[in-house]
Amino acid sequence: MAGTAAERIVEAGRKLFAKRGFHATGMRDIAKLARVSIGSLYHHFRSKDELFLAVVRREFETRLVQAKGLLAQGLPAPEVLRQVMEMYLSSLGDPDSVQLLSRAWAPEDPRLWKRLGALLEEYARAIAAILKEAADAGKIRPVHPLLAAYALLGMAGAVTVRAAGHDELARELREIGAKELAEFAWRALAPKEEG
Amino acid sequence: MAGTAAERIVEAGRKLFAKRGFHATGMRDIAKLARVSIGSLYHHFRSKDELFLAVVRREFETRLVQAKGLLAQGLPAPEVLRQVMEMYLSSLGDPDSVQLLSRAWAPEDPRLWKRLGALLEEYARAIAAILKEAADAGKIRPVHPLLAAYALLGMAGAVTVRAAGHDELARELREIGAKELAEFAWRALAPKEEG
Amino acid sequence: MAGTAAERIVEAGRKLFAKRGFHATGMRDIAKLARVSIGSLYHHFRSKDELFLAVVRREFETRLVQAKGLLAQGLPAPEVLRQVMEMYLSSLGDPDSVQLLSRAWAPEDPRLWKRLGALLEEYARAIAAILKEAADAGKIRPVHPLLAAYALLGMAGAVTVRAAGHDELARELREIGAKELAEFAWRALAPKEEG
Amino acid sequence: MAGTAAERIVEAGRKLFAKRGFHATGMRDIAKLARVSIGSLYHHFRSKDELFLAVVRREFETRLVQAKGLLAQGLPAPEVLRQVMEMYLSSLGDPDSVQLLSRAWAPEDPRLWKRLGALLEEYARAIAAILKEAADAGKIRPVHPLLAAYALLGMAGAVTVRAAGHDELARELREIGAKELAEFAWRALAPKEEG
DNA sequence: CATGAATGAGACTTCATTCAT
DNA sequence: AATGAATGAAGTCTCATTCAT
Repeated sequence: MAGTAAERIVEAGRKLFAKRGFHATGMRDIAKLARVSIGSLYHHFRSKDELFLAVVRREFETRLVQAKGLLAQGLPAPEVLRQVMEMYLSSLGDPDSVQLLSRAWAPEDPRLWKRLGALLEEYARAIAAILKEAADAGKIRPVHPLLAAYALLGMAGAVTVRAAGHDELARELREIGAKELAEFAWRALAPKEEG
Repeated sequence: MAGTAAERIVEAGRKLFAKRGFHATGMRDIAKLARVSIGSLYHHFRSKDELFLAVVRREFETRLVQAKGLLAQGLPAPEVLRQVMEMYLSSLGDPDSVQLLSRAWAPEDPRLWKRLGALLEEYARAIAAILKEAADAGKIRPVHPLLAAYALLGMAGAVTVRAAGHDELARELREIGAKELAEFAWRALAPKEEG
Repeated sequence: MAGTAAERIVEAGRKLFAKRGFHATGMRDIAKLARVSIGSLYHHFRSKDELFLAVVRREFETRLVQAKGLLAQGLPAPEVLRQVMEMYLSSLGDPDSVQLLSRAWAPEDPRLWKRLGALLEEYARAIAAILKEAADAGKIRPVHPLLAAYALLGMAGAVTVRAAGHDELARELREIGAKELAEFAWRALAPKEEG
Repeated sequence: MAGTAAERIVEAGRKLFAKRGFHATGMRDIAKLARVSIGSLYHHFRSKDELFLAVVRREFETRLVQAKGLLAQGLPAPEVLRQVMEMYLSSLGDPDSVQLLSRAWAPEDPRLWKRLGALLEEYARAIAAILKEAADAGKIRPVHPLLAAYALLGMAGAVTVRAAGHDELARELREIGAKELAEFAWRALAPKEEG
């Protein structure tokens, strides 16, 4: 809860944007939760859009660091996929994170579409790079890397959002989701078996 | 553009919600496009939320009819999957449709979360029913039907949204997306080959 | 609940105007409670103002009949006063009545001021006539009849409105209010005692 | 007309609410008269209800100060009553005040009933305290203090509202009302004469 | 006499943002 | 750096009333 004013603001924005959405969250709410005056909030972030982007950007960067880390570890192909899948599902430990990322797919405000799309693409390209390298090494079958990246993110995202609910199915998905998705992805990407 | 007032309103809502999003679309805009007074608009739909839900519901129902139609046709398994995939991508012919469906995944307003989630789930269950029947008949491998349904919808949705853009990658995805996704899905779901 | 459409409308208006006030009661609400269409409602009453006045007028007329009845009975002076007082307090058996009459004192809508004032004045003049006759007969002291009438109505009204509440004081006022007010009024109006 | 923004707002609200009533007065009108922006108005008062209550509360507080001042002066009993009566009638010098207070008896909006009733009760209790002290000292006859307070306020209010009109009777009441009401009240409350 | 879809001005309120202190 | 009063456009929604059927 402590930290510099800017840090507290981003954290407060993350919480509220995730819980209530972009429009239902007011700058006043953020300022209050961050224990900062409205004036101070605007001193640190030029506008609400800018703050929202900063929040989402930080969220993506956390994932990018994880994703890029996988490149450097030289794990076996199915394992890499499994971890890519887990990345999303593990975020269930922090429900804010799930909501926040899901908002990047279909941002409410037209002004944010392009900029959020760019953040998402940057993330997808990092996944695509992993896939391309794996394909070149023959560890997975040749695929269109970006298309596959979007497909993987989409499938993981959809299941993860559903798993964030509070009913029986959600509980079940949280339990078996990671394993099933990894199987799903591995079968989709496994190199063609030679006869 | 003709039709009853209620029809014109839903159609106008569909266009504007898809193009601008929920909050950026005003009731006045919808009324004007539908050539209806504000009063008439509220005579037919109790609130903006209700109108939005009616719009999305109609969108989902169109898909549900298609999806249920597939059950009755007795097509071969890979073909069924291909068509499930195509359903999403074909909607690129009507860009409004894509945006609208993508909004159902992460609705902006918290009040809409539960109700849109229910619509989405109904759709997913219809897909799941198809998958379960196929699995029982040995045409695809045994999977958790709903999880697989969400995964398929998520993967198709992610690629489709990206394909709705205006850059080179979008053009490429529109060209090869359907085929690649069908391949992707079929490999993920194909029955285990026997020795 | 039965009766002609017009009767059902006035009765519904009485209930709703009393419970919710003039502005918080919509013509739709009245139509629904009276089981009449909006169109029919406007067939019977030209406007909301007109309906409200009809409702209040009927309420006052009930009282006027009672008040005029007293004139014809030749009761002793203190008894007449007592009954004038009781008239108000007895209306507690029908809480709608209390609220409705109290609204006549300070009508919300400026358009209604003059017309409601006239209804109230008509009622006050009936009371004043009783007082004048009693004064002429030496049964009460000489007073300005209309002023005294307003004073009596005001005092009875204030206590009655307060007695319509749901707390301990209200219960107490309902119990002793009539007797105390009668005593109050009688002392204020009793003829001067001679030496 | 000068003063802080909040003061100008309350004063403008007082004028308009008194002249036009609660619903016929728009927030825009108040803002304009107070030479304040709508935003500023809402910066100082959370809602129209809140502003109205603030206006009425200030009105009552003015009277409370006067009423409590009487307690400390040790005037003779009939004089105290006379002044209690005059308090209301003197407000005719400021017609806004009359209308405003009369609105407290039967507020238009149900949401305001409880809160305005509480303000009125507070005022009545101050009057009741005066009466009780007088009764204990044998200066007036023993009465139920709150009942008597409501009765006095009701009688004074009714006459005062009528006296605020523009016809002949109103002129007459303004002339003789104070004296007659004082007489009325004194007779009602005078201690029982001993034989 | 009855119906209810249609009207549209106007109500209250929100909220990102600015700027003098 | 910080503050918070002030701004005003724009939002959703209500409601008495009309009129073609």
